[in-house]
Amino acid sequence: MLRVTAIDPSDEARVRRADRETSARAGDHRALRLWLRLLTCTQLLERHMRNLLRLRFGTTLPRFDLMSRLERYPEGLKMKELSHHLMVTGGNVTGIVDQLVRERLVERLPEPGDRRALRVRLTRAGDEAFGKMARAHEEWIVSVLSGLSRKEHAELFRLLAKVKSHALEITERKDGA
Amino acid sequence: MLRVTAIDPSDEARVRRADRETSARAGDHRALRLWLRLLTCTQLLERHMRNLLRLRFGTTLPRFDLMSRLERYPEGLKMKELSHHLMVTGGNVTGIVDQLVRERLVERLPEPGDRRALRVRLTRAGDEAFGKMARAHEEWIVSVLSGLSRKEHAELFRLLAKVKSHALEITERKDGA
DNA sequence: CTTGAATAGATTAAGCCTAAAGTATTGTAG
DNA sequence: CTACAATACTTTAGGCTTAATCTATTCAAG
Repeated sequence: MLRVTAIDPSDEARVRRADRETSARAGDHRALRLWLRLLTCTQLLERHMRNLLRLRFGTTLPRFDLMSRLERYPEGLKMKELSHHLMVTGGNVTGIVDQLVRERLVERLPEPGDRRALRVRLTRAGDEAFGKMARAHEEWIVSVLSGLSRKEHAELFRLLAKVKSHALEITERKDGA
Repeated sequence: MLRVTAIDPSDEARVRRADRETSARAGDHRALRLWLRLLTCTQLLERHMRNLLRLRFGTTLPRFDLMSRLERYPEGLKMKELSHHLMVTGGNVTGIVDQLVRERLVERLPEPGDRRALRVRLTRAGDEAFGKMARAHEEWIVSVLSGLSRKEHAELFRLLAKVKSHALEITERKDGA
């Protein structure tokens, strides 16, 4: 494990369980500590998923997310819709779709009636590949969240919904101004 | 296996408030929905912080995080310790420190007794700049999380602690294997 | 002391992501 | 019809992040 050549004795304990939030000082505001814990949790889980997707399927989380979204729309989605769903910029979607097209997992189709737009959808190969990944992915998620009881799951879900809706209000307010 | 129910009328509403999780199908496992909500919340808050840091201070979240960590250690931290604290790779820390050094906000000092190591710490200018940003940052966080009561804050904090510790167990188990 | 493993950092290649600017198309107002 | 704004997408430049690889130094065993 980690060795610290101990400059200051308290460093040893701090570093042992090192992440962004454990060592927040007592004086820090509780909202700040909550935010740091939220960030740490998400990063931990996200990294776990990224590693598993890379090791087991040789893919990445963004590609998986994009395919996951397309899987729900057999008729495909326009680039614009995709970027909205995934909450990323259009340029980003362009790049990821480019790769998936190269790998023959998705295809770009012309949008009838609007020559500006393109419709993206899974190919048959893409759909099959995604099916395998999705089953494994769900198992991983269930496993990594299995430390909570069903009741705690529900409570956490509820609280995050509140965080989300309040955050949406605030960010939209500022964006609009 | 295209098991997606064809376009149903609720699709329209789904797209209107688009993000990764709102439109999760009823059949999806609750763990999956919880994970997607967690991800959405964090992304929402993180994006908000990134935007504010960029607009108000012309800086980025990673730079802020790094300075935030250094601010707690006036004697500085070794690169290795920094990367552990921030939960990122060493190469990443190298790059961010390079920039902050160029901007005269942090400095690299030789580590007495180990010529491999470097100690990084805030310059006086860095410390002052960070102080201004930190005060604003805390206000933003308090504001964006103000939708929850104090009791809900505590409960969310507790639940996330459980998620975190369970995730640490699992990821460390797999990493060690 | 010498050798070889381990450690601290830096570098590289590749992917993700954004904001801003560019291209082509559509819609609309006169 | 023309001009202009809006829309859909792509491109570009730059920053973040990783895994893998490299260099220099330290440590540990003989």
